[in-house]
Amino acid sequence: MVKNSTLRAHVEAGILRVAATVLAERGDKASMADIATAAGVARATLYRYFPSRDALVKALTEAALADLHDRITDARLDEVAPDEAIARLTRAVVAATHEYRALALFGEEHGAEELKERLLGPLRDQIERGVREGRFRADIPPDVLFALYRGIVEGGVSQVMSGRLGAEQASAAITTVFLNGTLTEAT
Amino acid sequence: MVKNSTLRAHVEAGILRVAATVLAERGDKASMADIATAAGVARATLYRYFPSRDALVKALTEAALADLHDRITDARLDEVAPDEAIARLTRAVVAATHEYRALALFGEEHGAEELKERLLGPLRDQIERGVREGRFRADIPPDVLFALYRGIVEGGVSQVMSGRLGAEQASAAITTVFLNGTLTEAT
Amino acid sequence: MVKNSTLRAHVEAGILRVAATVLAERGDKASMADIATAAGVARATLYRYFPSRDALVKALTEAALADLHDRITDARLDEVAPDEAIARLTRAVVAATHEYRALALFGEEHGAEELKERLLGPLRDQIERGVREGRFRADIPPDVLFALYRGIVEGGVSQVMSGRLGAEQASAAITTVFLNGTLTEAT
Amino acid sequence: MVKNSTLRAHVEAGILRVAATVLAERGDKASMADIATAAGVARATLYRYFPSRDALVKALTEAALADLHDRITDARLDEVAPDEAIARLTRAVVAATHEYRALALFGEEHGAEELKERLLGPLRDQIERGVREGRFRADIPPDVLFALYRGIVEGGVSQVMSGRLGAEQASAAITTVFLNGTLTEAT
DNA sequence: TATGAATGAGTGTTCATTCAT
DNA sequence: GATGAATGAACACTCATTCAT
Repeated sequence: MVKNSTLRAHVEAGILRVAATVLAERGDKASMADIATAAGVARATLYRYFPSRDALVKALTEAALADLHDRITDARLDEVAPDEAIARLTRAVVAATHEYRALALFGEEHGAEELKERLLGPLRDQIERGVREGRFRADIPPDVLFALYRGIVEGGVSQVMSGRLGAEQASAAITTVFLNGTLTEAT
Repeated sequence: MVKNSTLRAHVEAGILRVAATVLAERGDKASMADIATAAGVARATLYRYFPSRDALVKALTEAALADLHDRITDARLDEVAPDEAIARLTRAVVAATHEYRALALFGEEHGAEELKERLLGPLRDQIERGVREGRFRADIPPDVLFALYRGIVEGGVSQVMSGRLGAEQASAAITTVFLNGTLTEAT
Repeated sequence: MVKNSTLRAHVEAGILRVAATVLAERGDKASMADIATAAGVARATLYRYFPSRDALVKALTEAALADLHDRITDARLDEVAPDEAIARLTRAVVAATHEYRALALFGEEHGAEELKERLLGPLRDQIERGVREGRFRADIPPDVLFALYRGIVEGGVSQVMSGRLGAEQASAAITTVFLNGTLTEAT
Repeated sequence: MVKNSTLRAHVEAGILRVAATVLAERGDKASMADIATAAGVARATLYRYFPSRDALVKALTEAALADLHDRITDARLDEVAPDEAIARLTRAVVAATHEYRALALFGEEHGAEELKERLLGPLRDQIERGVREGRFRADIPPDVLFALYRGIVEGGVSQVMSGRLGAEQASAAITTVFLNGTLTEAT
C-alpha cells in the first residue's frame, strides 16, 4: 500500500497542525488529552502517531523549522544587502511562526538542536554581515543585536497571533523598527 | 519581639527572591518542591509563608511590580521628552525585571491586574505621547510600537539574565535600537 | 459493545461494595489508597470510576439509599398496622444497611438530602402514625422515639456486621425490643 | 510549688473539656490546631500537656470513664432489681456521656481497654443478671440485648447533645423503651 | 514555661504512558 | 489499526509532631 505512508503522513500533519494551535493557546499546560480531543482522536491513537509528548513536540518543532528553512532558502539572502536580507528573513520568520504558532522555537527548550542551529545561523550571519559591512551599528555587539531582534520578532508575532495585525504589516513594522528605530527624522 | 515581623519579612523576601530565580529558570513547571529545596526549607515551611502556589506567584508578582512602580515614579517621566522617558523607563524595567527575574510580568497570566495596569500604563502613555508629539513615527500604530518595545525589552533582559550583558549596557542597547534602529547614518 | 456500559456498571458496583466495607471498617480515615487497594485496582483507576472522594461517597450513599428505597416501597407499609410496619421497615433497613455497610447513612454528613428525606420520612411517618393511632406510647415524643429506634437499629446492625447475628435474628430482636421492651410479662 | 501540679491539673481538665466539645462537634476530623485554638493556647502548648493526639484522646477517654465509674459505683446496682439497676445505669451513662460528649467511648477505637471493661462490665452484668433472674426476656441473647441497649443509649444521648431533650427526660425514655417497649398495654 | 517555626509523612488529584481488546 | 481501560509517578496541599528560642 503505497498510499499508506502518505495517508499516515497526512494524519500526522493534521495532528501537528492542531497540536500547534492547542499548545499555542493553552501553553505547556495543555495535556495530551486536550490535544487528542482537539484532533478528534483518542489519546491512545495520538500515542500511535507520536509515541511520547516529547516526540510530538520535537516533530512539531522540526516541521516548523523545516518550513522556515524552506522559506529562508528561497530568500536568497546573500544576493541582497543586509537590511533587505533582514526584511526577507523577518517575513519568512513571521510567516512560519504564524503558520506553526511556534513562537517557542527560539527558546532553548526542545531538542532538534542541529536543525535549529541551521536556521538561527542565517539570522545571526546576516546581522554579523551587516555589522562587518558597516551597515549596522558597531557599538552594540552582534549577539545583542540578535537577541533584540528576536525580541522584536516575538513582539510582532504576538500581534499577528492575537489578530491585531496582519503578517505583512507586522513584518514591516518589525523590520523598520529594527532597522530605523522609532524616532522621526529630526533625531 | 518587634524583630519578629521584620524577621519574617526578611525570610519571605528571601524566599521570593529564590522563587523568582527558580521560576525564571525552570518556568511554570518548577514545582513547589523545587522552590522549597532551592530556598533551603522544607516544602511545608514554604507553605507556611505562602499558603498556596497562587499566593506565592501573586506575592512575587506584586513585589516585582511594586519595585518597578517605585522606580517608574522616581523617573519623573512627564518632565522629560518622550525619548528620554523611554530611556528611563527602560532602565527601570530592566533593573526591576533583572532584580526579580520577573520576565513573565508582561504576560497576561497572573492576577494583580490593577497594579499591572498602573505600570503598563506609563509605558503605553509615553509611546502614545511620543507619537502625538511627533517624536515617534506615526506610520506604526502605538499598540504595535508598544508590543515591539516589550519584545525588545524581553530580548535585552534575557541577555542580562544570562550574564552576557550588564543591566546598563542592555538598557542602552534596548533604548537606542528602539529609538534609532540599527542602521548607520548612511541610511 | 453493548456490554461495555454494563461491564463498567459492574465494576462500579464492585468498587462500591468494597468501598462500603472499607469505609465501614476503617471509618472516615480510610484513604482512597486503602479503598483502591482493597478493590484490587490502582488509585488512578479508582479515580477513573469516581473522580473524587466526595463523588465516591455520594455514589455509595445513593446506591444504598436507592436499595433501601426499593425495599421500603415493596413493604406496603400503609396496608398494615404500625407495629407490623415497624417490623417490615426494620427488616428492610437491616438488610440494606448490612448490604451496603451504610450505617453512616443515618448521619447528617453526606449529600443526597432529598433521597435521604424520602427514606427517613417513612420511618418517622410510621412512628407518628403509631402514636396517633394509639398503638405507640404517647408519653414520649415521636421525635425521641424515632431517635431511639435509630439507635436500636444501629446497635442491631453492628451485631450483624460483626457476624454475631444473622440479619433476620437482628431484625426480630430490634423489632421486639422496640415494640415490647425487654421485660417479661410480669411487668 | 505544691500549687503547680494542681494548676496544671486545672489547665489539663480545662483543655480536656474543650477537646471533648470540639471532638464531639467536628468529629475525628478536628485537628490539633482546632482544639488548641478552641482552648486558647498555642498548638505547641497543647502538646506540652498531651504529647500526642492519642494521648489526648486517651486522657479524654479515661476522664470520662472515671467519671462514669464514680457514678456507677454510687448507684449501688446490686442492691436493687435489674430493671431499677438499668434505670440508674442509664442515668449515669447519659449524664457522663453528656458531660464529656464521649459518645465514642462505647466504640472499639481507643485504648484504655481495662478501664472500659471495668465499666462496660456492670452494664453487661446487669443485663445478664436480669435474664438469669427471669426479669428480662430470654429469647434474645444477653449480648444482643446489650448491643441494643447501647444503641438506644446513643440515640438518646444524641437527643440530649442536640438540645432537643434534657438528660433526665432522655434517661427516662431510654429506660422505659428498653424495658417496656413502645406499644401500649393493649398489645 | 510557652510558643512560633520547621518538617516528614500522608492525602486527594492529575497526567503521560502502557496494555488488552 | 484504533480505542477504552489501567497505572505509576508526580504535584499541590495538610497535619501531627518536634525543635529552638
